Amino acid sequence: MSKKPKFDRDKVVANATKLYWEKGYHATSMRNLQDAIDMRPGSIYAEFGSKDGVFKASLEHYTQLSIAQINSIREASESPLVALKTFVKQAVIDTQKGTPSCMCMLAKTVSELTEEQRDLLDVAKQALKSVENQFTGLIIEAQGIGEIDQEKHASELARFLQIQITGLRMYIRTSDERVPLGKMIDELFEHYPFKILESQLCEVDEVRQTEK
Amino acid sequence: MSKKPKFDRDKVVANATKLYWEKGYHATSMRNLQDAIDMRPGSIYAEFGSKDGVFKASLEHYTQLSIAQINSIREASESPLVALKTFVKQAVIDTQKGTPSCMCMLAKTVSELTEEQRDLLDVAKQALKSVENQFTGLIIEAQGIGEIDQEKHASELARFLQIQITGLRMYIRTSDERVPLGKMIDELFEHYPFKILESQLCEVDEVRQTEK
DNA sequence: AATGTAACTGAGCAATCGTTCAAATATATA
DNA sequence: TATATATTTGAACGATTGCTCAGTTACATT
Repeated sequence: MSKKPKFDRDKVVANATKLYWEKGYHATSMRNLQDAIDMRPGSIYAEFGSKDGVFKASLEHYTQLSIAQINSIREASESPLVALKTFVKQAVIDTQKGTPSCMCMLAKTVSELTEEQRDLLDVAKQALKSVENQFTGLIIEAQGIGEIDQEKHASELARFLQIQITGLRMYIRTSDERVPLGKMIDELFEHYPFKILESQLCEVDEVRQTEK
Repeated sequence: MSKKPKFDRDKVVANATKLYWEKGYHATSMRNLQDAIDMRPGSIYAEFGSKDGVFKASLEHYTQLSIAQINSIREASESPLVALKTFVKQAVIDTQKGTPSCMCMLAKTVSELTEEQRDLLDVAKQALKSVENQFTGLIIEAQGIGEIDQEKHASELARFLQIQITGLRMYIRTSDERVPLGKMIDELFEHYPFKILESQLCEVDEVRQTEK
């Protein structure tokens, strides 16, 4: 039943995401979008319905990419805690080269939009919560193998991470000077609240041994 | 030489700030602005020159207000460290009721604008740096009276504070649940990097005594 | 009261906004 | 090759954008 070669939807959404990520929702016009994704208005509206529709598709694309990245890093890492740290470093440091904005697109969107765009705002909020839940998963996994103190609440640690990542990325954007990001992230994981005291480490090891 | 009653510039800029703070730069139209500040286009352009001019005046107004607030809190506080903590709590917790956006207007601006608005972007960046320098001043003062470890770099602690405030305010905006902000801010100041070990506290006291 | 001028007004400009849709095009099927 | 239909095109719509400026108003000075 398919009749035409059609456009490559993935590539189109990727390009739209790039533009929206860089310029934000309001500063991106449909004309900008037409150029960026090489489609004419009629085709865009047939596929996405509206400017908001394209933006929503971009938010979903970005979210899917982020979660896939976390999973990919987890698989390539020796442990869940190492994976977390790798992801943070990637999100904060590597993102400065090659990405349209050093901000997280979801955070940038939540910062920009108001109640006038309730739907899009909720999509972005929910997406950030999904990413946070991925963190929680990794933290629980880390607690399971004694890499993180069992006493701490995994969801609180995940929230802590979100706050640190967002704060750092925003700070980078405000600052022209060079900031010792690697060191700061190392300290995040070496000190409160991820730090495990030596005594606690022993207890955890004992527990793991008795469990087996 | 003055001929007309003229408008109350302070009140006008305050109202403009309120609107820009809520909706952001791009989503605020000159028509919105005209209504908010009760001025007609001709008068606005005579006074501010352009939409950017009004926005710049708003950024400067907001900055001046922020720094005045820090100084005011310092004068009302028993110590510089208490002042810092009070300001953080005010910026993070109290701002949720009564302000146009729970984001910092300067951070929100830096997040939204791109190179296309270089001038405004630089104004916002510089303003954030000014606030950070106020933090640094308070921290140095706190170090002078032994409230904060002298070994730590004041500018690094100030940067740390900026990152925490920004991260927290952004997180609040993304989250619909209630977050234990008071507890989290308390922990900020009780643990790394503001914590002073008991032993260090004694040393500092000794130094202060020998200095006198 | 008459005059000069600083301050304000708002209709309206060109440009751009998000969006529509009749016409053109390209492919699958007959 | 002819027909049917899925897909794309881009001119153009009404609304809105940032902004201008000739005309009006309100006050200080004479």
